[in-house]
Amino acid sequence: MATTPPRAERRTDALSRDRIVAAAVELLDAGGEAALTFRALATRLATGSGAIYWHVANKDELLAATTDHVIAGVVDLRPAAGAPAPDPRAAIRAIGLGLFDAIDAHPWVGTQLTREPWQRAMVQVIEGIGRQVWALGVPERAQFDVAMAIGSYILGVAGQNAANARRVTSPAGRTAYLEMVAARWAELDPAEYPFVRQVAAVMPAHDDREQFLAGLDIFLAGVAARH
Amino acid sequence: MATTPPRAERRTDALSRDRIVAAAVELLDAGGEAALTFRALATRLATGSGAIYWHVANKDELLAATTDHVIAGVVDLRPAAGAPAPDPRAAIRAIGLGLFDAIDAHPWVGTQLTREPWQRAMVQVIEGIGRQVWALGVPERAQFDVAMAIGSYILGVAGQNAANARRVTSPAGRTAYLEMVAARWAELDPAEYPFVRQVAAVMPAHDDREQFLAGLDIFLAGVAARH
DNA sequence: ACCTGAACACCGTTCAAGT
DNA sequence: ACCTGAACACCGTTCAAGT
Repeated sequence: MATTPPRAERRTDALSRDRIVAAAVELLDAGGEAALTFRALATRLATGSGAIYWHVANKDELLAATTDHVIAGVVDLRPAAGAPAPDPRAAIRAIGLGLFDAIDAHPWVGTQLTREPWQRAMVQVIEGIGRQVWALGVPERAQFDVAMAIGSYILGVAGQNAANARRVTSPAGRTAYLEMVAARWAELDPAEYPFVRQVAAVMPAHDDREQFLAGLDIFLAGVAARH
Repeated sequence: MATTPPRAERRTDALSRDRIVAAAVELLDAGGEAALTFRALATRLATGSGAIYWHVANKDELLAATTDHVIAGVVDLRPAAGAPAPDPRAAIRAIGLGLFDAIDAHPWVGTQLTREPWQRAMVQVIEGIGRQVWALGVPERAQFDVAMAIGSYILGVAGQNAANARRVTSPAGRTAYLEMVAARWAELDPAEYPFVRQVAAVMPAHDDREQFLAGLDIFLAGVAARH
């Protein structure tokens, strides 16, 4: 006698970890960290809030999963097979810019990246950079330090830029905000803040992306000088 | 014999912003971000939760104030009057190590630093570093970029290290945790994670502080090479 | 002015009960 | 197995009422 097969068919709109993560990313993009609640998520997925816990352990895991989802779409660990990158420095700049732009588009990622240690997203960043550090000819015992340093720099800028991106959305709003900050800097005590006061004049005009790249280039120059 | 006060639980001091911030730092140090609630704070200060709002606008402002309080104790903006630092590189290392140690001791600071853009704490870091960048002889138009880059690196390491420090408290626990992470790395797909797999062997033995300094030195070498 | 603490409008998470 | 949604134990914040 034939055994009755288990009910393999599912509702086309069945809940899944992937659908939950995708919906969570949409909520985070639309309204920031505060907009991601299990109730809002359940409403958007037309289910009960408890159902989400069948696919995801808790909110921390959900946030880690959304972060990994965004980063995985940026750091491509499967480059053109065999052929090594022609220019490791250009490859590192590309990874950095990809992460910068991704975190600018999804500011909540900037904070999430430093919540869980050795998170999957962080490992992907280190892998992507580490290969290029390898290609740069850095001696083996220094490779870990160099890759971590570049990764930390990128995540540091990302976190700071995310704070800015959360605060202002339009380019006009950005200019107005930076001018307000610069005006505040210009009023600081000259004895205590000589450098910041001087920098206040050029700060509103600076381009975050250019500044990020400038710092990355300094770093790469240091790697070239020391190894 | 003196009579005891009628209400023993009543606090003797008046509430103040400073006392609130100090108590908040204690709660954060003892139990992390989750331990800081207005109810817990009110209990510790022997007052009602609403009283805190007379001195502090909301929780975001309170968190910014606690972060500023810790950072202000680390970055000294009033060095020996007149005499410039004999070695700007050593001064930058000292600032970096001071921040590294402070954030290791108060891990919650690591995340808070990237929540508010151009926060007072961030401005203090930029000022402390910027003066030394000045002393290094970096041309004026590059000074802002260089100071921001070093600051971003320091805050990036801080955030990552804070995540680690939150996770493990004892040195033994740290070793066990790193070995667990390294074992997970060693099991990654060799085609997708060749670098991380190779690095897994040396990762558990690395010293976070040394690695931080190594990265900072690469950065300083880059500044020397380019300016 | 400064403080009190109950009340309000939320949370994340659990779990008996359903399919 | 997967889902529902009420219930629980919390939150941050407000505000009429007190000193």
